[in-house]
Amino acid sequence: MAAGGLKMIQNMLEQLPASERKIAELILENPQTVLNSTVQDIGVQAHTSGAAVIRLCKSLGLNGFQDLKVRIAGDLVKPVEQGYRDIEPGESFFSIVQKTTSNSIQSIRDSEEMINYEELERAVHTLSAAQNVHFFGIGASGIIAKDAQQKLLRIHKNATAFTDTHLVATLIANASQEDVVFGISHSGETSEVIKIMTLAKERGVKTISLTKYGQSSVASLADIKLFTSYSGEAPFRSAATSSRLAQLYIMDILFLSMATVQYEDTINSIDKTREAIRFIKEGK
Amino acid sequence: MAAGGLKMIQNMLEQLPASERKIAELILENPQTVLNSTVQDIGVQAHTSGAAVIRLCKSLGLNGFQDLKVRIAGDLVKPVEQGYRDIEPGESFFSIVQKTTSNSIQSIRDSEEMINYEELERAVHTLSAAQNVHFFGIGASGIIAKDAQQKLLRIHKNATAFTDTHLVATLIANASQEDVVFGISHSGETSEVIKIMTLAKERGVKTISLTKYGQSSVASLADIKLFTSYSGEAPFRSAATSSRLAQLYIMDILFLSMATVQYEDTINSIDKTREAIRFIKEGK
DNA sequence: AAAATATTGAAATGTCGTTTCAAACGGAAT
DNA sequence: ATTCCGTTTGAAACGACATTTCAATATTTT
Repeated sequence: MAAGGLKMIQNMLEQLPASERKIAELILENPQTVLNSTVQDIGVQAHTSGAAVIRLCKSLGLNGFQDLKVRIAGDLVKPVEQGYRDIEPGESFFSIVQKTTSNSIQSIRDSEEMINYEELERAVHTLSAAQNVHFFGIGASGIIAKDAQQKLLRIHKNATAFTDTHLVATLIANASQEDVVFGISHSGETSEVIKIMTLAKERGVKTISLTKYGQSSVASLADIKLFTSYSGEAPFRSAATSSRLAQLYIMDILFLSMATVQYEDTINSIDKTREAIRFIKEGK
Repeated sequence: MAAGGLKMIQNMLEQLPASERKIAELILENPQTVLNSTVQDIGVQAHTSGAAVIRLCKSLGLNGFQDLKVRIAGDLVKPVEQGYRDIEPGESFFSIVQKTTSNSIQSIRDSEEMINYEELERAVHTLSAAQNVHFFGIGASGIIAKDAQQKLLRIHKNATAFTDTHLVATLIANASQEDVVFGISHSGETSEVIKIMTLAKERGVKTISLTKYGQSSVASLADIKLFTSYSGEAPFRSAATSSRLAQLYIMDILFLSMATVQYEDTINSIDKTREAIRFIKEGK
């Protein structure tokens, strides 16, 4: 059908004359070039001519360059590899995308494996029973907090997500026993989050944490601990990419679980929310 | 890069004019044809013209027939994928997790397939060259905007992410030609975003959009269009789960690409940022 | 009904894959 | 070494086919 182009080239490599071999090697190193370049381009890139490219196609037993293109396209749809891979300088767009995809998927898979179902269930019930949920995170985790708040508001569960430590401290000082403080910190060592969690614990308010897997100050302060997978982050990724996806993923699960637990209620809320938004937008 | 052509066609099918739709249906029925036929051939087989085939490619956001060929070739090798699965009432925690995982991964995979590398490259260069980047989104997309802003600030690229339409309007009214407005809207029809994009266009400010795949007001207002995969969203998911993951994923790719383009600079910035944060935290 | 807009395919155009061919090369025979 | 013969090579000519243009037609709007 439509693949095996690379394998063909590999098998043929030794039997090829110099000019064609140059092309072949170029393609093996950088297969997606074939998809975006013209025959002449490739010829030049391999320090030979376009004619050699065509001859290579013929040598492989293909009908022409279009044929090769199609087969290589097929080869490139390989299942994404496992494991985290860091991005190097001077990397091609194609390869950045491949690696980001693979890393993103990996972090979700890994986080799935980390899930402790008993803990998850307790979290869902605690949140469902709560009067108010106070999400708190700083920086990238602050954004996750905002997102979580939005979700809960949609199913008419009161939620806050401020980033001002003092403000949140006041909030917790006045919180009821039915409130829940939800601390988010990838490292688990963000000092602001630690302070807030400590305060909540002192006040006897229930606490939930979301951190990377492992022992951390924030997690140890929490009644219920939720985790995302930890992956040794290299310089680039430390600007928080996959970790955030995983945090969102866990939040999704929490939200969907809560929603499922009270399906009917939720459906109605979402409908009401939609109506409210439509009302504001269209004034009718 | 090499797949998703069929999905693109499926998503676009309804928005296509008659002649293009005939082509689209022919391809969906018999994708293999695309690989062995010329544009004219296909035109005739679908009882229309070759020009319509090219128009279809353009309508799909592709650069031409070659692009379509390559993407369909990719689709044909791929094992049939499992689609999105909605969450039912009374579902077990385990099964909610399974479905969320599978949906999350699917939306990332699908979004990868939608990527137009030339458009991506243009986006990266435009952003890299920009003096200021103004992200704008409402609701869940507003959070993506905030996240993107944080990321750019980390590599000392000026960025804003306000949700107040009037404020942003003022900002754009005073923007320079070196600024970029980045509109985020899953549906592509959020009125506030449309207004801001229109304003930017009038003012001659460059625009980039991030929407679900397909024709939409926001996308058509943008100089550079980026897409996440579209999936018919069921009630629960419409509370925006997978779509947001996909948006973040695309943003990650943009960020990592920008970072790679200017590796040295970035490394320094990230280090400086770390130091700045440490300074604030520990006062030393 | 008229005007404006969108859609359509035939023909013109231009890009790019493919073929041709003369020159260069390499090895074997003289 | 020199000549001969088969192979390899890239520049340029060629031709196929993707793409654009445009005038005609259909569709929607006013």
